Amino acid sequence: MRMDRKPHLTKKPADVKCQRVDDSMVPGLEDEATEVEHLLVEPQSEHVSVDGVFCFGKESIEKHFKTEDFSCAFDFGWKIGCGGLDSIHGRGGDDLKLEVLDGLLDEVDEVDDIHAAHDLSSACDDFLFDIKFPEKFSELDHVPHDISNLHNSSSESHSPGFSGSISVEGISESSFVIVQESNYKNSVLGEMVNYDLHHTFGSKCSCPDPVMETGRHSIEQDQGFVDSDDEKPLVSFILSNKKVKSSVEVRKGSTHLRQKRLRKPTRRYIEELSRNSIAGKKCLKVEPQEDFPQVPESQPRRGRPRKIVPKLEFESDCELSASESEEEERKRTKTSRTACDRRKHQRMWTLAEVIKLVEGIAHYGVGRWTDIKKLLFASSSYRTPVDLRDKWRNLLRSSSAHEQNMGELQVEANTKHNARMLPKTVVCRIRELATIHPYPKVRNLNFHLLIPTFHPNN
DNA sequence: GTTAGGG
DNA sequence: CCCTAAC
Repeated sequence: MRMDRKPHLTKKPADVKCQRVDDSMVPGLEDEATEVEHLLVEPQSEHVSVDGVFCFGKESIEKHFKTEDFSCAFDFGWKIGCGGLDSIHGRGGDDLKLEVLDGLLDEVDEVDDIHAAHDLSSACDDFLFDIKFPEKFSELDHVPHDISNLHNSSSESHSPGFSGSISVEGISESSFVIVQESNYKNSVLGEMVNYDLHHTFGSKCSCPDPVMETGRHSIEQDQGFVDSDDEKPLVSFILSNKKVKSSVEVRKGSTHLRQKRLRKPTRRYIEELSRNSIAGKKCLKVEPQEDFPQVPESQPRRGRPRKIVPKLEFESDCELSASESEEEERKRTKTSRTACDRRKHQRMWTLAEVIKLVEGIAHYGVGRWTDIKKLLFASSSYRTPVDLRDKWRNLLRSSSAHEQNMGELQVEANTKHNARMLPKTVVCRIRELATIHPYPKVRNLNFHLLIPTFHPNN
């Protein structure tokens, strides 16, 4: 394998970029993978070309680090380097390789489109931007807690060194092999890099998350969350980018969770939608990025009721355009959201995001949401610290439910309640972190502290 | 400005 | 996801 690929290496690294665009995608990918493999095999001689290919600036101090990070990225992203390494060490990587290549060929079409559609330089920039936080991550990378709960389905088949990056953090439910801490960290880094590669390349590589890929036999088929986790966010991403009005239709069918918010596109909604399509051009300033702005405001909210709801006159006032009326209502309710409405549309949490969140909590503990956001979710502007906290809250809830249900052997009911299951390992880690960093209940404590002041003795 | 808690 | 109160 290695020798076969050697001749390809004569191609200059600087050509890789061009090949990705000019050539058909399959050879381009092969060459790319070859480069990666080469990097893996002879890292000391390839540092320069890594920088050249990916436009890394000279400001990088730890090139060695970068090379490793890249190996992570490519191992996860395209997996071919993985096969190469495995074959080098002569330990059953062939099966994996074949699977990977099959998957790769399946992905070629989509990847090709993406590459063609993207300006490569900008993609590079994005890549650079995204690649930074894993470095930072590794700088403060001491994971204070026991991470040995993470299991590796195939750790024995990998060599040390790069193997950490290759051995995707285990999802296998069958074999529980303890992963060394360093390996795990590498895997997380690589995974995050890969996650951002998804973003950089349009998040449509259709290559599933690395975790899922390794655990494909166990997770994808058994629990079937891949579709709901990875595809739906993509759909919403694409739709929101295109500002397709009809996104409602797509979103409606996406998950059960969303149905709560999006159900009942009532007649009034349809009316307002049509009105908005006319008036929206006048009032572009208001909510330029709203896909379907009217629903949440004009319909009874799911959450806490607004303080003032004088809706009758509003409803009868058909002269107002939708956006105008919305603004009117805002004035009335005096909630006065900022000019650019902060309300976002739901964006499904991908498994990679969840893992990033979990890792962030492992580093910072619970409560430092802004730190976690700045460090790990810097590139995803749609995740606010509050979102992270909410997600963690939900994760705690679902993981505890998972625990209980497992005790009662009610897996079926479990999947029913938690429509979007998490891999067992992630759930384990969440529970582990939950014990280490208990979710704060400060106010209750204060409340209890206040009670004793009411001593009957005094 | 950030976080906790409730919806 | 959104809102509000508390810090």
